[in-house]
Amino acid sequence: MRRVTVRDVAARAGVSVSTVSRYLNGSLRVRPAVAERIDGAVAALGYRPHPLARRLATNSARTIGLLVPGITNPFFARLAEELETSAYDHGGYSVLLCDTKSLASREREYTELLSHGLVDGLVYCGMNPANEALAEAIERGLPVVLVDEDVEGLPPVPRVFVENAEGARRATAYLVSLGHRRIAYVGGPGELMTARERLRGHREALEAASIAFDPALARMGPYTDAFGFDAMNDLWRAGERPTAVLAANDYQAAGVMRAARALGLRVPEELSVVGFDDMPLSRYLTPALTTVHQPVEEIARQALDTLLGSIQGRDGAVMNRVLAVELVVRESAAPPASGRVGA
Amino acid sequence: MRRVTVRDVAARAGVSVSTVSRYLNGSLRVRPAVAERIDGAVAALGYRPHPLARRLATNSARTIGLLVPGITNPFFARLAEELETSAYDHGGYSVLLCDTKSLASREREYTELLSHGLVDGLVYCGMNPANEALAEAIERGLPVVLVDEDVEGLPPVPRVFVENAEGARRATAYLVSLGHRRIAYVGGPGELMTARERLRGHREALEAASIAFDPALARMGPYTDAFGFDAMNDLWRAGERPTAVLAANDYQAAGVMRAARALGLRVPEELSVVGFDDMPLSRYLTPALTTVHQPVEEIARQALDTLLGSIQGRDGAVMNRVLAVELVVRESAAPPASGRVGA
DNA sequence: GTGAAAGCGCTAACAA
DNA sequence: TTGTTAGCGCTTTCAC
Repeated sequence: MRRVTVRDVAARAGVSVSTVSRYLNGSLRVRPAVAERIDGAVAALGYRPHPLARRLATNSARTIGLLVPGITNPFFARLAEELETSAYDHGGYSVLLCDTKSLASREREYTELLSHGLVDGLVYCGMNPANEALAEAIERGLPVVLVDEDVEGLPPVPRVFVENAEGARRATAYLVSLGHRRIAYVGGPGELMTARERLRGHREALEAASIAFDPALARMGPYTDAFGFDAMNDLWRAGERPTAVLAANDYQAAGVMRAARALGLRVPEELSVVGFDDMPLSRYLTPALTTVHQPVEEIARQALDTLLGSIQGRDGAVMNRVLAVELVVRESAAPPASGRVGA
Repeated sequence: MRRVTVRDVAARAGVSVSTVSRYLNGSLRVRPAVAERIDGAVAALGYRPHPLARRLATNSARTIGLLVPGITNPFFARLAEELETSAYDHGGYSVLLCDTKSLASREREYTELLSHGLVDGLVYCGMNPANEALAEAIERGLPVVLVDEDVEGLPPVPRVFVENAEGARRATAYLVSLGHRRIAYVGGPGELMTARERLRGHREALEAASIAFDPALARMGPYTDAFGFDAMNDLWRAGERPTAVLAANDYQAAGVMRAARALGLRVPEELSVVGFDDMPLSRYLTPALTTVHQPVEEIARQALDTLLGSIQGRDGAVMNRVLAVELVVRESAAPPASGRVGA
């Protein structure tokens, strides 16, 4: 069963292929009789334009790439969902999913693959500080927007981040306002900008409260439940007894809570815990996790707008968008058990 | 900056385009001198084949579509991750993500879009019992494999399901073995095969234990936390006091637990709760949820194998694979408070 | 082994 | 308006 092409439609409608093409693309008003004949032929033959052929001819893939460290991370899943919806609504763009498993090698390979016509643009959420292929791709003209995490050594490229430092600042300030002074910090890996920024915010908030930052109360590592668990146990074993801990990620916070429970600590009565990201998970924890909310929809919208802007050659994209975060107070933080702490 | 094409490479290497093409695709051994010249030209020019052009010429998109009701559902996120990995490893296939938001309209539109050459095959996870466009697409020859949920009125097409009934059977039998006899059931919407099958398994297990199925103890609705919450409250308000509830989905189970807590019921001491799916969530609930595990990796692997099989024209795909599930016992179920129940 | 040329199915520049 | 025709960049017969 051969494929039905414009040619067949044209033949049946008794017009030329270009007329069919233009009529179907709406770039032409034909007279009613012709229109009717074309419509008839299309229906009779069951004609459908071949997307690949169209894309090759127009030099537009009508697809954007979404590169993420892991689609099972709810943050990226939400981002994917929102992006996909927006893309679909903005002229029927499709989304090619690239899951790198946080591997630098995959990030490179995918960037390579995408950068030669497969997609019209790329929303890039890296988990590694560098990507040579990305720099090249951007130089060659691939529209790219960086989301969430920074990449070094790139030509100027629009970025959409959130107020990482401010989020940690607020979370810490909140803990301070509750009366905590021994606040432990479980943070992300130092190579990541988000991790560094959140740490910075934490330290600034401590400073503002005239509390000295104590390195012995801080642990840095991967954004995982397991690391949070280990970090908390480690803290305790080392004789560091914070009354509160701020985790730079909800998975880590969940791990901290799990460890606290294992250590016989009641949350929030004996230990306050605050997270970061506001994953769905945080609502299901007991007690429900107080955490810093990321405006995922907004991130997705801004990223897509910016990307579509540069794809369509619209210039003057805002280069750095920094979106506001919000502290969501739930149940995992309370005043320290020992009552107020002396100055 | 014009794009570098095979032509440019051929010219620079002093050979014809067909030689370059064949050499690059490995379908030809050229003599060393020529090979070297071509390699040199490719490197010097920074040539990269245009994927779309190649796809048009070979009539193969090297992409598979993944249609899911929602990528934020961890089950589908996991499926996407596994599928993407397998596809990437199996000859560098990419995956086009289609999130339908459980909308029948989106399912149709996406099917339409994909079925005309955009992808070589489709992994279809529908949430609606019918899809005309899908039937047509299959008829026209699009390789499709149905996963998780069935669709009616389709030509013969391979399916990968799990033992839904058996899972519910085991969960119920487990509850019975603990001593429960008043077991409520919170199930999925009746249009879905998974929902019907799970209910069937539940009923069969009750029957096997000589317990009459009591419709007053059952509630059917969407696979959401909110519905679980409402169903549990409703059950209680109606004066139905089960000692255990089996939910057909972990979200629902989470909602049931939330409602139980709100009603002042301790889980599992006063109410046992068992879920279905084994989402990551279930591990974070307090108490950790006993639930039926779905073998996601296995599902993804089977689906991809089957799909790639039909894409490559390999015939004789197994039409119906039914994968085994497993009851994961955690902490949310225990013997009923009232001790043993008379026969 | 290598080259010329004809597509893949569509769009768009140019002519009529 | 409509038709003719030359691409988009690649693969692949078919001859040499």
